[in-house]
Amino acid sequence: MNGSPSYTIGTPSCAAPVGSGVIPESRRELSLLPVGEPGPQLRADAARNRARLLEAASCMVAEQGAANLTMDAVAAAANVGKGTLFRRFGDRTGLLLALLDHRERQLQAAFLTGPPPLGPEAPAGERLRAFGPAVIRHEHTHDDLYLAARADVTRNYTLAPHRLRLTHVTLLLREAGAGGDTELKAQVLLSYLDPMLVNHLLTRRGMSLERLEAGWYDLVEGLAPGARTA
Amino acid sequence: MNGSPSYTIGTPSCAAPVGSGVIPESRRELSLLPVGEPGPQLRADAARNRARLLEAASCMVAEQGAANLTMDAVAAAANVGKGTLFRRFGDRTGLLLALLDHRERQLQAAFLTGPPPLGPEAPAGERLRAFGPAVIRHEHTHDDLYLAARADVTRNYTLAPHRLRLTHVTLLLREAGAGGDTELKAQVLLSYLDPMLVNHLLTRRGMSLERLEAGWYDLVEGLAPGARTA
DNA sequence: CACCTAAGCGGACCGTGGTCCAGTTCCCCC
DNA sequence: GGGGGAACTGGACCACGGTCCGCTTAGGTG
Repeated sequence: MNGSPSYTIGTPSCAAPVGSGVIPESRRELSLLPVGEPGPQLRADAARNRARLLEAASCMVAEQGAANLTMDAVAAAANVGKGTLFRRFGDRTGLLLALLDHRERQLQAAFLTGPPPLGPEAPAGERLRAFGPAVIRHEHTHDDLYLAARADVTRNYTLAPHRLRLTHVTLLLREAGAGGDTELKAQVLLSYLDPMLVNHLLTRRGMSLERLEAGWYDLVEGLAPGARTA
Repeated sequence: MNGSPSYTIGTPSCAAPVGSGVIPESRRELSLLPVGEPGPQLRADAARNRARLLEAASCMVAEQGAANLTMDAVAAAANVGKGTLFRRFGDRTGLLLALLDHRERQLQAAFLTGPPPLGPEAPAGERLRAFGPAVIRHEHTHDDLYLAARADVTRNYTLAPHRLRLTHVTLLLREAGAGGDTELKAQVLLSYLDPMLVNHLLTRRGMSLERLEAGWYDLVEGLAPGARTA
């Protein structure tokens, strides 16, 4: 409560929960790769600063919630100039997305290469059914970050993770024998998994996870009848 | 290009396309009424200023797009203090929503009391089918405003228009004989009509209105089989 | 090892959304 | 008609996101 204007988080104690894999800046989101692959590797100092920024940001999110994260504070806590922060991540949303990235990768690994019923060894219908609950629970555990990143609404549908989910679901639908406009059906299914919607239904409306999951199974059955047995 | 800092829109020529019906400020969005009813009427000068602000804002949106609307400019153009503007509408999103309000009312009138197949004289299945295209086209014609207002993601689901649509669709679903979790099904249907999604599919993905409408019919058929004939 | 250049860096600066509070205006009640 | 108090007004003020541009440094080249 003294006169000093900005709060300092001097070398916070929490460990950096973010891999040091090099993720590129702003516009690389358009990549088609699973999430956003390294690209041209950064100069040594740039990489170091990037890691520091991510660590600081991650720590501050854990402490005060994603909504209260300010760019100034992150830059200050990482002992790095604001310009550097913006150069690396483009904007606030970019930073949040970078924080989300490694968690996103875990989910992607689960449904691309993991064990059944999510992974490729299960029949398409089963995988489709399992996909919804997996995403719902994933988003539920990271919801403040998803919500904060979602603030930039215009970016949602062009993001790599979304596009990956879209093709994944579209393929599963076809494989499961769903007819009609499978791409649009996939969009519907993904809309049901929108972090905002999930959060609203769980938190604001007080619905249970089980109810949401049952809703997903209903939806799958409606859009791809008999998929379970395909 | 001279030194004067802020652009002045001195008494713009376009007519005010917004009814002078008194709409309350920020928090009244929680109302359950069709949109957001008058409530306690404003003091004479407040009402006058409100109208001036709406007229100025509406005009500026028409001229330079909703995305470029700044609160300072609106207040200046209406010859009103910034504090007044914020007191009346709460925040930028509130102002945008107020602009959207009367257009929203038109749509609501169409599906609550209008002629078939949207209005109450048609069978539920028909109304449900007709609802989607009506909303899609409505949103498409006002999309920049919807997109700008949508920037505040956290508010979407608690807004009166959304809640009205939700109960409307839920009732139609039940009436049409859809079983299961009708409320959740209604949420799915409404998700499909999200302005962001509609805009993305139409603009970015280049889908046609017809395709989106066909997708809606598919969806209705999947969630309420045989509704058409109910 | 010295140089050169492109990449990286940082913090002053700006515009905008949003807050605050002292002064003013309206309207109800006497 | 006049007095009292609540509601409204307005613009100075603040915080935050984002930009800009001159300086620094990494790291390749002869």
